[in-house]
Amino acid sequence: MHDFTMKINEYLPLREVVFHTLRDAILRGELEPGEHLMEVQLANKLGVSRTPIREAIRQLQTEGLVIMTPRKGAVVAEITREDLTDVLEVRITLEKMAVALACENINQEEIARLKKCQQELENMLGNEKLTEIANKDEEFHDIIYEASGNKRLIQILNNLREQLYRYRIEYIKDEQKWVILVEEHNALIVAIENKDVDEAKKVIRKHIDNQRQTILENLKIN
Amino acid sequence: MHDFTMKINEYLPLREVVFHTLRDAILRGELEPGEHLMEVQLANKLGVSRTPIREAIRQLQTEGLVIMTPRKGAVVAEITREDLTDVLEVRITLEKMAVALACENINQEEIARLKKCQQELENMLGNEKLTEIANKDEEFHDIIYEASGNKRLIQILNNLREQLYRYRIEYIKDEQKWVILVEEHNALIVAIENKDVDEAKKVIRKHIDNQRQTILENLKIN
DNA sequence: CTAAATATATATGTATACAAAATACAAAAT
DNA sequence: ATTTTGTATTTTGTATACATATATATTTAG
Repeated sequence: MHDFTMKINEYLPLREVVFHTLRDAILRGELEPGEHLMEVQLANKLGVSRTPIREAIRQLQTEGLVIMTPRKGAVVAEITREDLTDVLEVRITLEKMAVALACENINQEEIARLKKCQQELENMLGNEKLTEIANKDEEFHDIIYEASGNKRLIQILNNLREQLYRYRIEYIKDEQKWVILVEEHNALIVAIENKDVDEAKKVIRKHIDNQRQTILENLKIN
Repeated sequence: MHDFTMKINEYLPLREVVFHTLRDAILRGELEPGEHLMEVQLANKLGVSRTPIREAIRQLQTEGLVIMTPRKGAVVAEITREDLTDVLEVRITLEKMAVALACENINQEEIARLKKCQQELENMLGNEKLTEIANKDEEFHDIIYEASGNKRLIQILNNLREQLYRYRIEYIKDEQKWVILVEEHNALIVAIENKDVDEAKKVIRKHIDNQRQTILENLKIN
């Protein structure tokens, strides 16, 4: 029998399409920090009306990617060193919370997924494009988020990651750091499997700290 | 000479006005969880067009107060016991982070504000309306947030508080708990002034835990 | 030549119109 | 009686028009 549920829900509101288009453009740097987002111009460029553009821009605002001023419009958010430090500081705190909860709540199926993901990540190093590796690394952390069981925590962590999206490649670029990354992930798996909360927190703190250092080093902003 | 800067920036976009109106209506319970928000109906009721209504509803969505489904519309979010537990859990983590940072970064002026605020709070107990007391209590915590110096942390904590707004009166109602509240606040001031991070974390955890217990007790939801 | 003033253009804010999908409901079929 | 199907109505999605504020260019006063 055929699967009729397959093509269901293929619909995406234009505002969503526009949102993702603009978001990607910002993260790729095609729309530069400080650049003015003009509704009519974008509408013409994307072949839609102003309405979905406006709604997409508002969504971008809540993600922190653009700054809106009433009657002046929206500009691509400048990310300052201070902003990034703040975000990363909060992220460390919440990642520690996530692994602590994961130690308590993770099940066998999730542990298996974690190991499988880690194995795939190791196999990709040197063979795949950096973005693919970065995606796999994010997947690894996603599994831990999910295992925490706290939906609000997951939501906030996903949003924080969004802010760092522009820099996620940077810390994968350096091949010398791959071995450290792999080691830290493995240490994390062991700690979580043993329900060793303190160890897990220690490892994740180190892990994110490394990323922080790399991101801040590669930052060409004030 | 007259103050011409006074009436400057009096302008609020309609979407902001509508947003606050709808938000209050939800928090007051006039718009009940599960209730469908219909654009034309709200537009007629508030005497504006659909455009600002739509934009306000989207803002409410990002605050977690409504749930939107494409082509179906928006409903007031049901707050489940699980949601609340999740929010409060995250809040404890972030409040601990806030007091820890406050211990490091707070200055004399802020400590003075904290003490003044606490004094005002004590004077209000029994004399003022509960909402006024709740406001003053929020002000107390706001000073600590600010003293942390982490803007992202402040933003997230403010957003989490938003979610709990409906219940903030509950834990002020019980007069027997006032003495505990005052004690905890004072203990917090001492700990922060002494830069005693561990003690401050301990106190704030207890403080929020008490609120959590009261909120969950008073909860009439699943 | 500079700076204030004014006119012009451009952008956002808001309202409205039209299209398409979802829902409600009644009639028909089983 | 229950399900199905067709139709009317409601509702959201998107486009567009108009009003008003802001930015830009131009003119004019000093």
